[in-house]
Amino acid sequence: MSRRVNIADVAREAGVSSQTVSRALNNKSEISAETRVRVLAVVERLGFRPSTLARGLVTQKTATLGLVVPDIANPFFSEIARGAEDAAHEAGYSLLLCNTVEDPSREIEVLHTLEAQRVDGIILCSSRLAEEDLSAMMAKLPTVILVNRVLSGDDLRSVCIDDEAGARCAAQHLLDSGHRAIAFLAGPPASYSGLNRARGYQRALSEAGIPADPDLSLACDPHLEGGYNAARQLLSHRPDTDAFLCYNDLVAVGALQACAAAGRRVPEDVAVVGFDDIRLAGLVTPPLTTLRSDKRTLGAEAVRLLLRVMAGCPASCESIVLQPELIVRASAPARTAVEKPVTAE
Amino acid sequence: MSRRVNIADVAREAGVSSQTVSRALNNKSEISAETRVRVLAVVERLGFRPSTLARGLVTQKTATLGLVVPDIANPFFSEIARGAEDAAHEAGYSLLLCNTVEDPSREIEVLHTLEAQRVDGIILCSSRLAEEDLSAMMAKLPTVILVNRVLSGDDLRSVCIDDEAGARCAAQHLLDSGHRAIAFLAGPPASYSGLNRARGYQRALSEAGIPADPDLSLACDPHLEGGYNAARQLLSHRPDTDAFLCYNDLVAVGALQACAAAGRRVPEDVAVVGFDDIRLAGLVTPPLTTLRSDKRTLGAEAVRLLLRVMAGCPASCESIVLQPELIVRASAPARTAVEKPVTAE
DNA sequence: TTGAAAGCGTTACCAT
DNA sequence: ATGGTAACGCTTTCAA
Repeated sequence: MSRRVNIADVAREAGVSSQTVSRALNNKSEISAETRVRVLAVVERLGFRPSTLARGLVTQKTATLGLVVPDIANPFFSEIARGAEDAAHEAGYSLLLCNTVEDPSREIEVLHTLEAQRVDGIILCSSRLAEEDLSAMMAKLPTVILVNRVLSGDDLRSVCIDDEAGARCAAQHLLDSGHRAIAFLAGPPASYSGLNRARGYQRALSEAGIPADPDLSLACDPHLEGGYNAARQLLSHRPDTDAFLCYNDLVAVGALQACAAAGRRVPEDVAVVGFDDIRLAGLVTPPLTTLRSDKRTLGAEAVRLLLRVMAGCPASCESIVLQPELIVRASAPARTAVEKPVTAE
Repeated sequence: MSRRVNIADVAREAGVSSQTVSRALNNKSEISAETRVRVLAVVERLGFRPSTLARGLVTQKTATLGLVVPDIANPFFSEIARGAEDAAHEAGYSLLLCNTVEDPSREIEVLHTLEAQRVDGIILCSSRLAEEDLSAMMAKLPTVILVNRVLSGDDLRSVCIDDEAGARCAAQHLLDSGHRAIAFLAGPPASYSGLNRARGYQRALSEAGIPADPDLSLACDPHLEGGYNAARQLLSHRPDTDAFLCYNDLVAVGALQACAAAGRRVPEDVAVVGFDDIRLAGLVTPPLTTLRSDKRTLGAEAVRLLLRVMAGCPASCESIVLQPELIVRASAPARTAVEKPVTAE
């Protein structure tokens, strides 16, 4: 079992010093064209792969970024990861993937791991850390970009979906369609995005001169059953409810089923709007009106911002906010109320 | 801007040599308890994180594994990734994530990258490389575990879903329910899992004494439209078709829609069986009978096998084959044909 | 139990 | 344009 070939082997074989090999590999200018060709031929022939460990040790750069997500199996984050990986690969960076499984202590642990790995930067998605812990960590870590969370009064960069604007737009759409008793199925009380969506919902109502009605807002699990239960409850307590704005598409599907179970037609009696535009949204009956956010772009932009900040770009590019797009389908059609055909997916 | 603290700083501060610090960090035995405590206190106070780069350079181990998938945004692979990350984390390993975007040259590229990163092992999912290229690469790389692909006549380890057994089981289920003209919507012609599923389908038929009918097998895109188009075509050319066995759940949903469009009732006129049990499967109308495979376990087992092989375990554990489970829902009920309630998800 | 020195594989710096 | 030497930060080996 032979030793792995290193730069000295290449140098010997090519009859040059290892510095010259290094220059050839790194496209340095101080080397003659013919030497470079000869060296690279030997590199190729021996199948030499320079160790990024050794290189990183001396350059203090690893060309590696950390990606921290609560759960890569969640489509929301796997889309972000895909976008991040695309952008990272394009820039010549590798990605170290860490799941926090929604556990703050695990989050601290993976951040320490990434620090030990000497990643050049970190994309931190939906951090569950308390503001103080997060601030404390960030001070010691390499450049961090926050996704889906902003940290107030700091020089920290973040990339977000504009949940408030999205919810406001959706609520506005429902108002424009003549709905007045619009319920909000709010998702988990501790969710940042849920809070922002609640804000957008309330703002749209107040702008329309409709007084806030606490009975119409209900927290729920962010899954189908959560939506079903919350919607059933609301339909029985407040039979005047004529629309549901939902925390996400699964909750919305639950609301659809609750309407069916309660004998209320969608969209004739009750309109339903989801959030996220997951694949399912276009396939249920009736197809869901929902807010689509481009998670892949979000991930890619996060990496690009990270690389810019790492490169020391001027403060011009501090944060990025992506606008979600309202996808109008049959569960909450536009005012003229013509059912649109299902958008093929 | 202060320099990052290193082992010498800790040593100086603790009044010992850096070797002693190293011993304290690595739980070596040759160190007194009190010295260890004192050293670790300094480590904590200074927030020292040993560089895994430097450590890896000398130990020739990085505690890092490579995970290569075609597309992390595909739920199939993000589930595998989640399982892999769980198992890796449990064993103290980090995961380097690479997407190949179904491009063989990109696959070679990422394998080279992982080699340069000196990962200790690689999980390679659904490799698209030609047998010869793959064999050639494996020889140079660290230990590789293949997921969803086996390489014949080699000492290569793999972890797979038993697609053939799954398809055979599903076909058997349809036969048991009295179906005879069972069509197979085969997915992409080049798909390994598709070929294996075709094999299981044909085997079930031949065991039942039903002659192979090439007209009833049709390749299609692995998406909803692909299933829709293929099913429509089949329903018009072969109106006697009384069941669809589908490459995956999306294709099956397409088949459902095709049946609806052709005025055929499911399951009364035509039964439909999918593959994978994605979330959508239980939510469409009628809910899909499908084969569920535990992708998360698949990923975790791949990592565990990799770690065992890396540890030089005896050949006993060469390959792992996971059996999919038939989930019977309304689109292809059991013979007695009582519609089961939707399994809440 | 502890420490000094060598070395992992590369690039930076300074000569030539 | 090329090479020698030191350095990156750690662990291993050997000596004390």
